[in-house]
Amino acid sequence: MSQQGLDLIFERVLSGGEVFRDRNLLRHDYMPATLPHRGEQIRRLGSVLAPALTKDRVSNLFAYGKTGTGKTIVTKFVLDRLQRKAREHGRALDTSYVNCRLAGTNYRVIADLCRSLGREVPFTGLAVGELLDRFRSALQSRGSAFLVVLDEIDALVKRSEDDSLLYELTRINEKLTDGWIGLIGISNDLHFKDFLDPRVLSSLGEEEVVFKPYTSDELYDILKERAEFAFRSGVLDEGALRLCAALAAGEHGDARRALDLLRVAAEIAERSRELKVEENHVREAQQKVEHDRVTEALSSLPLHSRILLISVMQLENTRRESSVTGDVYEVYRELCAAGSVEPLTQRRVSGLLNELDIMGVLNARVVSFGRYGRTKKIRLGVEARSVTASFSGDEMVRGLLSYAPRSVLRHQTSL
DNA sequence: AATCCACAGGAAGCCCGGGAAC
DNA sequence: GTTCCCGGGCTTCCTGTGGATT
Repeated sequence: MSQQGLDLIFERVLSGGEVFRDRNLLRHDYMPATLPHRGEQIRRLGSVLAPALTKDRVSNLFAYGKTGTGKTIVTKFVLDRLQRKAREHGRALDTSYVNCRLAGTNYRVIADLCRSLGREVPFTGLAVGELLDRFRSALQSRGSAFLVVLDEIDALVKRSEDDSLLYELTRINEKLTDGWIGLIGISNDLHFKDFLDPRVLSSLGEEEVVFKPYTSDELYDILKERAEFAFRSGVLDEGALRLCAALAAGEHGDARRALDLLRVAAEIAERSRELKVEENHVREAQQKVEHDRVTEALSSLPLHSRILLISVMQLENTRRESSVTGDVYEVYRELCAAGSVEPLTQRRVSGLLNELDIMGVLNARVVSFGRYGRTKKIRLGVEARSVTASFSGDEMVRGLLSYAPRSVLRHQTSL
């Protein structure tokens, strides 16, 4: 590309481009002034949390619904308004938002909470109990209302099976003479409640708010509202908008997905210098979004998962059927030997296969062959060439991509 | 009805690297 | 320094199981 060409691109962006007026409006963490089709949830949350304004303790609250149904944004929205109101009237009200999955562990969640109360704590090294004590004393000395949002709270429970942190948090008010905390748990796993300690559940679930998936029409409204200010007028084709809504509704009524589609479609149109965003751009965007997801997933895989994935791919190459755990493990060992890597145990490999399944890189499902045992049938969940493309830059496994496994294959199966 | 395969997947515990407290 | 704790990745050992075969 010529230097003038590059300059032109920069200029174009500086002038706002011909498509976007403000692309930030299409980011899913953008907080719009209104949230269409979520009035009911907003009112529910608002009425449950309102007592916090008068320093009265509020009921704990549990919000659930699938990804992209607005749980997080509605909660943030309500808390934001609540806090504004509190400030207006000079009331003390603290809030904190923690994403449990991103935080990852009990320790880091509680450490985050301490910090948001202005209590600095080391990011590791202390006993969790010690942290809880510090948290408690911070609350006590502050003596105010403290609303805590625990987003993706299911990650906290499933991982360790140890819900003692949640238990402690729900009990914490009992030991406070001054100040209290209110918990707002958010989960996109509907039956995560089943794993919960009943004592925790009864406390956390004092109130429940359900977020249903958006319908295609509702998604349309959401997109429409944002698009109005995100795009220059006349740029966005009505059909393209409808298609974004319909595609996302087909997923899980996922607003996040809808916004991504629209943004990417517009970027594609912009890059190809077209002045209108149309349906073909949306379709292209859908492929790109999917492709990006896969590339992203593949590029972050650790060594043994990569070898496993290659094993599955090799098996699929040498015969057309899906493979079972034993076969995959055999090929895996062979590849490890070829690459001078110490192989993991089958137990561990089984776990890794499950992880890859959850990521969508593999499809694994448990089947029984009666007399011939119970196992998992495993297929590649992405295209083989994506794997090849993604791993060919990896020194460690590049050689294995063309390695032909000689392992024996067992019973012929079909899925 | 009993057997038995080829694993699934739970439980416990090891080891390591991180760090705090004393 | 020593001693403590935490979490992640792993192994070892184990019990459980759907359904074809006996």
